[in-house]
Amino acid sequence: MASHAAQDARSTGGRATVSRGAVRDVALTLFAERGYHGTALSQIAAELGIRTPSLYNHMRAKQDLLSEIVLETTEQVWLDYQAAVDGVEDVAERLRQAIRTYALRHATHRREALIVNQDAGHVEEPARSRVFELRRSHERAVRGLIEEGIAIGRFKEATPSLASFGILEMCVSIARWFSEDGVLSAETVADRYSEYALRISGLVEAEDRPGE
Amino acid sequence: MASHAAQDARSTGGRATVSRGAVRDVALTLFAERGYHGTALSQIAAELGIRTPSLYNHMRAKQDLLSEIVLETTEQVWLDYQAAVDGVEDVAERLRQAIRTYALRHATHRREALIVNQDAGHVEEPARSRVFELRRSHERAVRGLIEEGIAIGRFKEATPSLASFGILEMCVSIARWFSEDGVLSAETVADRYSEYALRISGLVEAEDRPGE
DNA sequence: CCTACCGATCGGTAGG
DNA sequence: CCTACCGATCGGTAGG
Repeated sequence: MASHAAQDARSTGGRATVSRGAVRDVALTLFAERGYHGTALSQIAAELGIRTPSLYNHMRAKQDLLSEIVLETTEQVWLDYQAAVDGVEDVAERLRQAIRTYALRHATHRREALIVNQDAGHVEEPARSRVFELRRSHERAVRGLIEEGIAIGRFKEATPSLASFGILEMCVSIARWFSEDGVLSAETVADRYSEYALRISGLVEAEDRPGE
Repeated sequence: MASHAAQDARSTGGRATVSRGAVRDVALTLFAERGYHGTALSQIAAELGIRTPSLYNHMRAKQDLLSEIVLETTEQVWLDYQAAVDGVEDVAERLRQAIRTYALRHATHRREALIVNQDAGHVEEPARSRVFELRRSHERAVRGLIEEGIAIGRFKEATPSLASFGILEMCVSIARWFSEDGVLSAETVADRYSEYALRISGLVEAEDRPGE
């Protein structure tokens, strides 16, 4: 199996020219498919049409490739969350927007999501602590929305921590099967999954709420 | 960090004696923690207090350790499903029992579940095909329950395939955080998650159903 | 159960 | 970007 880059180099008879971004892109694909420890740098190099030592012109170490991917993705999840809930008053709508954004990211950044999910535990310090701190913040924030909704009678749910874990992990699953060529768009999937989040949280329909 | 087995061998001054089951148990723990490719046979041996070549008295190859764990677990999931729904008439109750069993397994067999989730893709043929065939059967069966419930007006859900994927993956998440020492028992967690499955599927409450 | 040892492959460096 | 090469470690075998 030859990559485009490797074919390009052969067909032009010239040496392949590779960028930092190209290395990262191939690493994203292979880490997502085979896992960090299941991917050899020689495979990344082959896909780019170069020899393994040449990779070191574009990176410092294999571990840096992983930790940058995982850290940047996790940071973006947290920023996405904050942007999604910013200025939204109704707590149910805040939860919907938070999960819609999270689900959408898992459809549009599948490889990143799979790597975070499979290999976050293989990230070394100091990135590792930062990654887990960010994930905890995100989970706590989502749980906080559910607890807030319960407190004001908007949601009805006995175990908010179970609900928040379940909701978030449900979204992660999107990265496993979503395809851009499928019948459902990323937006549609994100809409459905954010609806599931409200159902799991026991959203009390307007007509059932007292005083409204 | 020394294992119990390694400590036993040293404290008795004798050679460690290891069984096939002990090898499997350590493999379960380490594969679950570090992944298949992230675990070296030397680490398994060290945990047992023996040298790497001695492992081969209890196994044929590292890959067999993985494929047996993954295949047996996946087969058990399918058997569990069939036992759970057997003889249950109401489709909502069938879904509840199916998901209760699946969730319960993820709380009581955490290591197996994590390995299937992380490393099923690293299982080699012919076990690999069998594993994926079994997983597809299970997913199709759960989706079938949801579709059946929709057809008779018991559930209200626009995208049953999204619902079934989400429900199953939500259960997998249990293996990531469940602890026997936590405040919630495995049974309680399984009850809550099977309730979420019904909510995701849009269970129509009895009082809202026409003709009842 | 062990020691001794195998070829293969790993991530990474030297030097151009 | 390359060739040449490093020490370490991998899964696994031979032979006792």
